[in-house]
Formats: sequence, structure tokens, C-alpha cells
Amino acid sequence: MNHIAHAEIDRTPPKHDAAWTIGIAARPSQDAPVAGAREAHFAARETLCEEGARADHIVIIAQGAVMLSKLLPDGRRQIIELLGAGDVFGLSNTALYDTTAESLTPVRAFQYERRVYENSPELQRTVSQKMTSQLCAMHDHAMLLGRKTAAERVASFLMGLIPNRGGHGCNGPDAKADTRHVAIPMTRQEIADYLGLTLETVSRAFSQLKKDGILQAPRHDEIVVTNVCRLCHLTGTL
Amino acid sequence: MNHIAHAEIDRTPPKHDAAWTIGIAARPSQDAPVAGAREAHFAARETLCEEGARADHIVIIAQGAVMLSKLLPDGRRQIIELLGAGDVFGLSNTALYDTTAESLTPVRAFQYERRVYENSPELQRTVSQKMTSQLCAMHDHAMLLGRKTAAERVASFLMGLIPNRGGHGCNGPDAKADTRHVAIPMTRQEIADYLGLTLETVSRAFSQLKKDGILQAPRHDEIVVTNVCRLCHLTGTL
DNA sequence: AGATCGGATTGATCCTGATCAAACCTACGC
DNA sequence: GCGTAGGTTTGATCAGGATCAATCCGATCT
Repeated sequence: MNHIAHAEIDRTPPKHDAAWTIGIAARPSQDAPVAGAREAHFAARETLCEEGARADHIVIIAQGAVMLSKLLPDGRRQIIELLGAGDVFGLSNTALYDTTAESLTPVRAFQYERRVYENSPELQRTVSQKMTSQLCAMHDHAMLLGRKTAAERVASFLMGLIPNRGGHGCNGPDAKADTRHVAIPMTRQEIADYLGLTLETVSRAFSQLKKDGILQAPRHDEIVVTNVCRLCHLTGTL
Repeated sequence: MNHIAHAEIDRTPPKHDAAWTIGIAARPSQDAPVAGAREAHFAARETLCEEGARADHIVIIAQGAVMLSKLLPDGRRQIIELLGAGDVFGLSNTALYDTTAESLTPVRAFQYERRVYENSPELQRTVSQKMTSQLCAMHDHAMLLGRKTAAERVASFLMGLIPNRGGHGCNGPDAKADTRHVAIPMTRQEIADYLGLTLETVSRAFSQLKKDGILQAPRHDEIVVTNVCRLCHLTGTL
């Protein structure tokens, strides 16, 4: 098996504008690829690289969403990071990938061989900036996993999906309607594995938010947040 | 208050060789400072920078241990990362520090103004490598926080403190005596805040490990692991 | 030595979220 | 249409860790 598999482009037309985005990365990255890039396309739900495999490429996502996960020997899974356009993965200080990467949506990405990366200051500079962001995001996520309640975790997760919010801040300049449509290209199990909960707990939290009139769910992979402010207060982050 | 306070060097002689180290970073970093460095010294338990303050410096630790933490508005704290010699902090994608940094031991460090950092490819290269390691460490910690039991968290924490183990791998080349002395320059509350537990739970886990004959505790800030293999198996990581 | 103070340990009880167990949708295939 | 299969929701019960509450221990000070 090749670690970075080549795949057909999934040409299924997206049903909603926001369908293939995660969080802040609402739009395809503008960044032109640095020299040495190989463009690759993946369908949704492909494994782009596997924990423990030889880490010979780094990948910059141009479009789409990717999740990084790790497994414990007994099968417990933690989804470590959700990545969107502009984000990087495949970096490792060892010879092996430390996480598995799977596409949540169709993905367009640029791959670079590790040697290319190590010899391109320009690429390193780009990657370095992204890593800084991702490190900060991991800091926030550590807070979520270590100290937030189930309800706060789910609220934080949903806030993170609302574009132009960065997950926080209640009254942005675009708070006009106080209503947001969000596509969630993840199963309840995946959300649970991301938030350190069980799928039942996630489901119950969603139900509670519906009952409280904070969101509606026309489909289970799509929600409408009808009260962003209330939701934001539930994150525990203020 | 200046965000990176200057401080007297704490000249208290360390009681044990390993007393001022965290995990892998058992020795002072060999790296010579890059141009533009300002050397700084801190005593134990100083605040080196504060969450929310203007992020005008990045810091590379030459010697000693530092913890990064975040607070929720209601006072819940999560200790995000433990840093040792060679590690970097103060990077942020915003204008503000996203975490508070406090010294756990006396610390010697090199500070760089943000402008210096942004104009030094050499420094960026150094920092970039370190960030890769720290990102991987955060991945492991996310797994710990999201999916491990209390006992596994404490075992993982202790394994991470044993030098030349990197936290994992049971039979390294140096497993001669299968016994390790570890200094823990943290209170139970701090360990709890790092592991996403309460101090009582941490205390109980330590007591259990003592009862099981896996470790001894001559002092509460110092332990002797008498069975590294057993401890390693308890981490859940294999 | 005795008093004091911060941190650690231990015990009893409570509660959040996990686990076990049915239904219940929704999309697909025949 | 009916049947099947994933994934989801909901309910009942359980348990791991949190919380509340005493001690306990070891430093430091007088």
C-alpha cells in the first residue's frame, strides 16, 4: 500500500456551500504551491497516511477537511486534530507518522517529499507559520479535553465549525442574523472520538441543544444554529 | 509588569542530578544561541509570560523546566505542556500569548524579540524543528486526555519523566537495573491539572502504585520507580 | 520543643458520563 | 413495495473519578 494513495476525484456535487469546510478554513487556500509540490486528490473517507508508517511526505491541504487520529492497542481512538485548507500534516520528528490521516470530504492537496521539505527554506517558512497556528489549536483542544464538560465540549466543537468565528467571540461584525448553517461531515462516533466522549453522550448533547432551541437539525450531518450567542456561552470559554 | 521578567538566579544546589529536568530533556541544550539572543535567568515558580499579554518575545529554554497553562474564566486550569531544555514557547499566531508560562525549576533561557525571529531564517529553522517535536508531544497528550484512564494517565506521566525513554518503550538499552530515580518539581495539583484529573485522584493513583510495589516515594517530590516494565504496561500505550 | 502552614493522604458520598440495550430513521438495493 | 444495514436516538443502569471532609505529614519559624 502506498502511504499517500492517489485517488479519483469525487465529483459528487456538494449540496451546500459550506459542506466541505471545517471551521475557519472556509475557503480553499490561496497559497500557490511551492516548488516540488505534487498535487493529489482524494475522495472522502480515504486514508491518506497511517500511524506508524514511514513518514516520507508532508502534505499541505488546498481544499477539503482531514482528520488526524491515533489508536491505543486496545482499540480506543482519539481524533487529534481536524484540519482544513492551508493546514499541514505528515511532519514528524521520528521516521514514522505519529497519526493516521483520513479525508472527511474530497480533498485536494500538495505533497512534498521529506527531502524537498528539508531543503526548501521557503516551504519551511510556510509550514512553520501553519504549525504555530496548529500548536495553538492543540492548546485549546487540550483545555477542552482536560477540563470541559460534555456540554461544553459539544458547544465548543460546534462554535469551531461556524466560519469566521475561530470558535470564540460572540458578537463578530457578521453576527447579523445570529443564525448559521453548518455541515458536519463526521459521524457521531467521530465527533465523540474528537471530543473524548462516547457517541451516546454526543447525541444527548445535540438533543439537549435542540430542546433548548439553540439549534435545529434538518439532517443528521447538517445543523442550523439558531442562537449563536447562547451556544457561545455554553462553551465555557466566554 | 514586564512579561518576561528578569530574575536572580536561584543558587540553591540541586539535590539530585535529575532534579531540574523534565522527561527527555535530561541535559542542558547544547545549541548555541542564534544571533539576537538575550540570555535570561529565572528562579523556580516565576511567571515568564502570561496568557493574553502581548506576545513580543519567543523563548528557547537552555536549562530547566517550564509549564504552559491556560485558564477558563471560572478558574479551571489546564496545564498544556511541560517543556525542558531545547523547547520553545511564546509563539502565537495572534498578537497575544495563548498560554501562561511558569518555571518549575530555575531556568536559563534565550529570548528573541518577535521581529528578530521573523527575520532570522536560521532561528526559524531551529524553532521549526522543535515545534514539530512539540506538536507530536501534544498529539500524545491529546490521546492521554481524551481516552486514558486515571491510572494510565499517571503511569504515562511518570514514564515521560524517566530520561531516555521518551515515555515509551519498555526495554531500552539502558534498562540495566530497571530502577529509576525521578524528581517531580510539581505539586499534586499541578500534576492533576496537567493530566485532566483532581489532586485526590492523582494522590490515590500514586498510593496504588506504591502498594503494588512499582514505586517508592522517599519524598513527595521525588520517586523511585522500582519496576519500569510494570509501570510501562500500565500506560495503556503498550 | 511546640506552633503553624501548605501540601498530601485517605475516607465517604455524589454525579457525570460510560455502558448496555432497545428502538428508530434514512438511504439503498432488490 | 419490502428488507437490510449504517448510523442515530433514547432509556436504564453502572462506575470511575469528582467532590466534600477530615486528618496527616514535613517543612519552617519562634
